[in-house]
Amino acid sequence: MVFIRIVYQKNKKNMPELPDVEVFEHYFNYTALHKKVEKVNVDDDSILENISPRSFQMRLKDEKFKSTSRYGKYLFIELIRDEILVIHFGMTGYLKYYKNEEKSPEYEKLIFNLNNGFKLAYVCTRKFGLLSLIDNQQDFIEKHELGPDAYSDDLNWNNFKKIFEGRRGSIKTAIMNQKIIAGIGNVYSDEILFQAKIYPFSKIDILSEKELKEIYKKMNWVFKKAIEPNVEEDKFPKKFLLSHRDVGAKCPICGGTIKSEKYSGRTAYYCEDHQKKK
DNA sequence: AATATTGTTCAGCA
DNA sequence: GTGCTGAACAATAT
Repeated sequence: MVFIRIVYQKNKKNMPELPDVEVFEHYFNYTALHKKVEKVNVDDDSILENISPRSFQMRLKDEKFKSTSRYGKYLFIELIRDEILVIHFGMTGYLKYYKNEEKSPEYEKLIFNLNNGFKLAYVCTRKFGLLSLIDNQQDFIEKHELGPDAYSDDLNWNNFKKIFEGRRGSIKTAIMNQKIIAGIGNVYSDEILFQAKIYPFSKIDILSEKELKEIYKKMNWVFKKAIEPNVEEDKFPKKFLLSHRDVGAKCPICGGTIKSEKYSGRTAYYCEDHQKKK
């Protein structure tokens, strides 16, 4: 058996959005999946949602990780005794699997001690992430009113188009809204619109069907190209905006200049030359 | 030392 | 009710 190791490279500009969570899922599957939990250390209880550290530890003890799935920016891990572990990575969260004798990572908040001499740590410098135990994944998605997952076979072009019918806001705000479509954050919304050559604050109702379709196509392309190299930035396509997300940087598509604009506390980066205001 | 950073949630407004 | 905007929140790096 070949042991495939997926190393998640934590890089500054890469916040945990859909592609990152997808890679966390792969990482989890190659490391902790099917292992038994001997003990859980909760080193910071503020990342637990709706459950006490004590109860979390008791319910996880002697559990086994059965299967995983991702929806939007959430990772779901099914346990053998019917409960589901939910993980959200906030803006700085990630997973680290390492041998017992190795040093725990800095800002580690919670550790699963496994029965094979390894540990799986949930690391989160800023405490925006969360872990919880739930009974039903569908109920969780409905409770959080999440829109369709952005990178799923169910979201075909027709469904995508319907999501935006009758909406008035700007396109960037809409695709970042988890209730409209789940999985896209600030960085990847910029990336998708950059590739689709659309000005981020274009109002949805002025976009043509052709432009919307371009957004749909580029969205899938961007996710594919980010996930394939395990979101390692230096293996991204050369024309990705992600490594050039700085004011005054040179646009990797047209050679134009990268600008930024603040909107509702978020900073959008775009190329003023090939993402023209309409 | 002040500022920028993020996803989610929620109050307030049209 | 509905959809949208903007602010608050936490904690850190720079």
